[in-house]
Amino acid sequence: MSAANLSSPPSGSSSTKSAASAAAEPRPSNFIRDAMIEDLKTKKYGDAVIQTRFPPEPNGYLHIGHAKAICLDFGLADEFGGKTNLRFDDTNPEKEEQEYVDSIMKDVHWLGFEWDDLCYASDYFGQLYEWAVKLIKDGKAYVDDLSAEEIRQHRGTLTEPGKQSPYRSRTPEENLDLFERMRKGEFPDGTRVLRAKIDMASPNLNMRDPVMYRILHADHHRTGSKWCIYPMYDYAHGQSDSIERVTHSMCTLEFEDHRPLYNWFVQNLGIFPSQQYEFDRLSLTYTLLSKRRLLKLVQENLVRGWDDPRMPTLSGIRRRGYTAEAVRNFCAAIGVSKTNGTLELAMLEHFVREDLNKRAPRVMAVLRPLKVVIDNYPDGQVEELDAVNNPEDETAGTRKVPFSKVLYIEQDDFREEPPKKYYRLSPGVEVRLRYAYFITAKSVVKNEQGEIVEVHCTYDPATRGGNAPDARKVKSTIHWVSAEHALDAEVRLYDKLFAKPDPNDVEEGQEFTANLDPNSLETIAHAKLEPSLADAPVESRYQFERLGYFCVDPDSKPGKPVFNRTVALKDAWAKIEKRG
RNA sequence: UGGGCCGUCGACUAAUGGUAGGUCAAGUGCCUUUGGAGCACUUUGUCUAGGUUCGAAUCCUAGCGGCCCAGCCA
Repeated sequence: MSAANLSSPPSGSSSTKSAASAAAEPRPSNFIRDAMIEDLKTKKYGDAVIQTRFPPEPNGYLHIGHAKAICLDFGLADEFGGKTNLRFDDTNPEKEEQEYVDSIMKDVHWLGFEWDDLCYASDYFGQLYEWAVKLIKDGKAYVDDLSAEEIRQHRGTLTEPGKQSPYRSRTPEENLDLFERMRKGEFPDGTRVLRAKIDMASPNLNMRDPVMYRILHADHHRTGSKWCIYPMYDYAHGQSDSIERVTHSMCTLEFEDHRPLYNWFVQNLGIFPSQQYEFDRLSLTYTLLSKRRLLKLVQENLVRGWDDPRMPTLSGIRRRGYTAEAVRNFCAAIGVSKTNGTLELAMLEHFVREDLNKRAPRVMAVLRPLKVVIDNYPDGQVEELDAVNNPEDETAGTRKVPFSKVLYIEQDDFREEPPKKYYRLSPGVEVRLRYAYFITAKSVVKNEQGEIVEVHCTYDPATRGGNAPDARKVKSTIHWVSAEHALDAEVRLYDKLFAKPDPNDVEEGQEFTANLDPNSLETIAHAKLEPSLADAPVESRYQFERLGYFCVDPDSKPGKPVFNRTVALKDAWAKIEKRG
């Protein structure tokens, strides 16, 4: 492969490894791709292919921020014919669980990626231990008896250098003995650590003799009780990369300060020189992407679980109805850089609409029913009218929709006193019922509270199907459902989980939970759906015409489907109305 | 205030010393049996000040602003 070819990647990938690669489009340049092109050109790693890895810690569910990392790790490697491992960074047994491992694998697959090797940092515990022994023998690591608190005090501050531990000058023999006994479980948690001997005066705090191993008498989800000492991230991550011969190790910006340490271990161990590259973490308005905070929402039952459709987790947005392709397109479009910024949620929603617009069958559903009686329509008559399934996709075909004398329309679609620019049904106004007839509102029936409970209309039999033989026009088309044939359904309308663009923007003393939007979920118990939806399978997606995209929730029961609103359609009228 | 990183339309991101472009958002119009979709058009940007250069978003200097780092978390 020549450098010239590399500089303009093909628009489609020849690899069939990932579903995601099939839809690949020309991507804008970014600094990591540039580095790969350069490294291939200069044969930095000889003839080795690009090797990346996606390294989640199994201590929570993956979210949309991880999707960006996944698309980068897998996408970039795939683009250059390279490989990507899924590696669980499981060095902290106290926080990690098999449930998270399972969910992560499921989510990566759902996104459309297939890893080459499935790896665990815990698979390397033995090798890591041997390397620690080597560093001790080389006089580059020592066992420290200081307490956590004392270590902290010795570390110094941002502006003052640290002080050396009194245990820093132990001999390799003594360190070897102590480290061995740490491993054997002779010491309680927290009594000793193994530290790298680097520089207590470094302006980079990560280089001030960082802890490599701590004692933790805890069962590990994979290694059980085999170990009671566990490596720290900094001592495990780079070496794991090295073992897997990762060429380009991508991580987020906050690890920039760790790179010198990453390189220190590589150099002093003399192992495969993986190179770390840091990119900007994804931030989205009205969204929290912190595992700690998402965990809190779950644990305190502020949401229904990790897969609550309001959660930014991949399981949440999947349940909400987002498609993997939409998420991938989004990730490709937002690019990657070293700038810390916040993307507008609207950007994500755009890609969801764009994808669903192409694939979601159209269907009619009335969320807030208002009864309409067609006075001049024959009692008891039912017509089966033709409706097209997807105007964006001719192959989607047509279906029959029953029409009768009594219908439901949306309450929003009738106004007794229409405001300016309101084109929908109102007294004396003629509109089109989609795929049916032109109707004209004649009168209303109100209850004791003065609310409109029924609208009486007449229809023009000559407009069957929705066209007038005299070519007269109507200003609007509204959707409807035949009352007698309607399917009763629960519909869950989701909105942003948080009321503020920055959920962390709180008053003194308040927590981010104060910004939770109490209206983020509105449940409609009895929406009226066209009968074709009776057997819609879980996770199937539809466009409810003029309303938005909806998908079938797993809570659905036979005869009583539950639909989630994925995202509303863009609403020009709402905009006009809001402006006044 | 020590160190690291970063400043381009409202948001995100290109331009790799040579025309500041794309996407989202916003607005206008066209079209429409979804006030959807689509199409067309429009508005708005190189943090500041110096310097180098025929030419600077890009290189240099100095400011200013933002983010990250003092876990035996990752």
